[in-house]
Amino acid sequence: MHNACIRTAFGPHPQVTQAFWSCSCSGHYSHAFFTSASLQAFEPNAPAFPSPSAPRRRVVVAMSGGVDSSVAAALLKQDGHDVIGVTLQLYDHGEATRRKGSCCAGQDIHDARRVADHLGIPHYVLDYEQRFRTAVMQSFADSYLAGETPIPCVGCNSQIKFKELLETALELGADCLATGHYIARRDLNGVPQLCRAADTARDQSYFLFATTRAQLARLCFPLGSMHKSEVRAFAVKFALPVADKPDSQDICFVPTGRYTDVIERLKPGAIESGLIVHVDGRVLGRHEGIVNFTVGQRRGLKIAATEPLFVVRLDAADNRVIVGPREHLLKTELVLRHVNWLGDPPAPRREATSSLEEGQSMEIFVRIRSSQAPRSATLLLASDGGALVELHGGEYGVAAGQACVFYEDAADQARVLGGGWIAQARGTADRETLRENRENREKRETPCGLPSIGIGDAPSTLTSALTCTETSTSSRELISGR
RNA sequence: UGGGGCGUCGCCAAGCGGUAAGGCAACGGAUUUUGAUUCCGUCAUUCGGAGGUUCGAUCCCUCCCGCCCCAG
Repeated sequence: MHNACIRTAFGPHPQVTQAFWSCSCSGHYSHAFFTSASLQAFEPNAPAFPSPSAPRRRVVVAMSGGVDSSVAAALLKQDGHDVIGVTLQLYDHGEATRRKGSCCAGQDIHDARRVADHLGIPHYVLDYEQRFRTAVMQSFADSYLAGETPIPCVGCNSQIKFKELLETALELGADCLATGHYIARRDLNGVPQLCRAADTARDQSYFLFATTRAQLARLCFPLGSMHKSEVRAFAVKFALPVADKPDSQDICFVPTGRYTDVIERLKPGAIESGLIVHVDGRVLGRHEGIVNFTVGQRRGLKIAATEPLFVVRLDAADNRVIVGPREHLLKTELVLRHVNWLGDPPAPRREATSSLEEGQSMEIFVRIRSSQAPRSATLLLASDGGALVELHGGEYGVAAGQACVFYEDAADQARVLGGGWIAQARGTADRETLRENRENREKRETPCGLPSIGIGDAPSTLTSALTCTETSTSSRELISGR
């Protein structure tokens, strides 16, 4: 019976026994299945485990039903580890599309089970729908309604896979959790480091910046040193049932391709039409909800002008989409919140610091979107966990809610230092607007300075960025993510 | 009602006698394990309508329709 299987794998545990699960222990694994060639090919890329001295480990593999995690499981099994496949049921597409029997999640779970069967490893399905809905989908909808542009994959990794699933795996006796992410873990002097994947085109470090050091210590990424073509080749060599399965793309919980459908379902009636306003003040048209837009977006505005217009800002308070020419998208300064550090952060600014001391700023490399090479920047860390990033040369189309990920250098396999969520992006055009606004009301209001985060005699560009904000929200609040 | 001007793709707009540029928008595709951007492709057998001149008219002429400005 299945309960016996679960006890064999994990021992009794309330989280598992209460979860919806299935098991596929019937398959028989044959060591002859793996050739010596594949073994040799894998060994140089062997993942770093929490304790390399103990070669055989119990590893839970998060199996999505796709090629990558399937190959990860196969490689670990080949390496002689005690591999347990786990697939998370995160959403129900049947419910989402209101059609019975059309459940892509179900198909993926089925695929994962077939792979586990093929490999002869136990496989369990855990029902994480409720926590996924709360931790990922709800905040996804909230973020869009607040005029931001969320990255649900980051929260799914840090809050679901590397938190809930990892905790469950550890409690159940596993030594570590493995995934099919294209990300490398390298241990330096016994300290695990997160590094960009060897396949820079597939590198997923952008989506993993929120991983904590404690999580990383228990994570394993078998694909970090491989290229996608190698992974596909292994899938064929292992004769995995998913060897020819297309790569997944887009947001996993958006079955229709329109993410606004999900928002409408989670927050009925929250999407409202409003005005499209040019940065010069002209009302140019109407929109069917700010959730349909993101900063930097050009298509879909349905406004014929003499030049291309881009979404410059989303005003959630007034339900307005602010549009303008491309130059208004150039941003040079990012205010970050909830910064996570995997490397060593610079010394934070202390309050009442009278001058900028050496070491308080840090020259780093950052990415503000997943498909981009790291570019140079200067980082200032606030004492309250926020940070300010000065982008050398600026960047177009930076949206609040996106991530800014820190790298040690621009090398292909650079170390990931950490990252934060973009709370606000500012550029030259914003500073001009700020100055005009300030001049218009200087007789009525006093400037909102920021002595509390110890700016002191910071470089002028950074000082000006933190001197005043366009809205009533102070920079201190923004920098701390309030 | 007189006088003047203008009507070219959904919007803007070039062409002013030789067989319809371009921009914007839209649509399709490529790219992409977030949203975008970007790139590629498609998009007026026809120039407000009807006649006329001409080998040939969006371009010249006549009338009609519509809009704008000025004057009553």
